[in-house]
Amino acid sequence: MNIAISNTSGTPIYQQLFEQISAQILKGELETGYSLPPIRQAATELRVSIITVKKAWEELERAGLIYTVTGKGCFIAELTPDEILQKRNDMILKQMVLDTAYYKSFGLTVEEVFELLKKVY
Amino acid sequence: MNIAISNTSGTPIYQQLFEQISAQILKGELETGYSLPPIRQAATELRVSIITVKKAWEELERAGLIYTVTGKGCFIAELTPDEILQKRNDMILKQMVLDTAYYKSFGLTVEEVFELLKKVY
DNA sequence: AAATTGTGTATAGTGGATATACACAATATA
DNA sequence: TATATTGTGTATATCCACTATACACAATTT
Repeated sequence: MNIAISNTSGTPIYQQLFEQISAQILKGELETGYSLPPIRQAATELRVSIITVKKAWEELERAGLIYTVTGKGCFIAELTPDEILQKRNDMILKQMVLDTAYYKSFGLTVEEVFELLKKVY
Repeated sequence: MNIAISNTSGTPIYQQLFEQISAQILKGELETGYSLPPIRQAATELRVSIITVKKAWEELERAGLIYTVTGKGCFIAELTPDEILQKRNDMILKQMVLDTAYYKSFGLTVEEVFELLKKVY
């Protein structure tokens, strides 16, 4: 559980949890089959509500990144490297469509976006 | 007033107004010195509250894109082409820092971002 | 003086996010 | 079997951003 919660970012806590754990899973930092902490324990550690943790876990399951077994716990989904790459790109692309809509609305060409991107990446 | 308001996007209305008008100004679609509609008229046309329009106009003024004169109205700021380009890049870069933070958290290299970007742009 | 426009304030409804608490279901373990 | 652990579901409540209506005030124009 290496999570950093920001109370000033405006991003809901449950989404912060979802994004950070997603990234960790898709970067292979959490072993497949390994279990996530119980929601109660996670809630206590992170000092947030159980509902908040539950919401994040639900999103992770909906994304196919974990699976839950009532009475046992939540476990990292067993994914092949190809599946991991696929899911990672899907998540990035989904967000990128929204991001680029903003750039396009200002009339930027893809070349201009590349130029600006180099400065901040 | 060529504005499209979405009630399902999750983006606050005042921000949608701000972004769309910002884009129009920075794309040169609104002549400098030309006046924006009075907030009451805009609110009626767009079927939103005066407060919502006011909020958007305030953000536009804070961004230096318009200036207001009590009793007269709100007018497009008179900017040089260089200033327009500068402000446009500032706005894009500000957003891009947030966008790329997300990409980075998934471990993507700048080359991978370019590859995915080409697909959606 | 009247109309127009921007500013400010008061009041209120709605919904999302968050939190606490409790009951129930499934699993593991002694 | 009994107990503990864990996930699920529900009820209740608080907080805050967003949005809306309404009214009073200030500055400008006509």
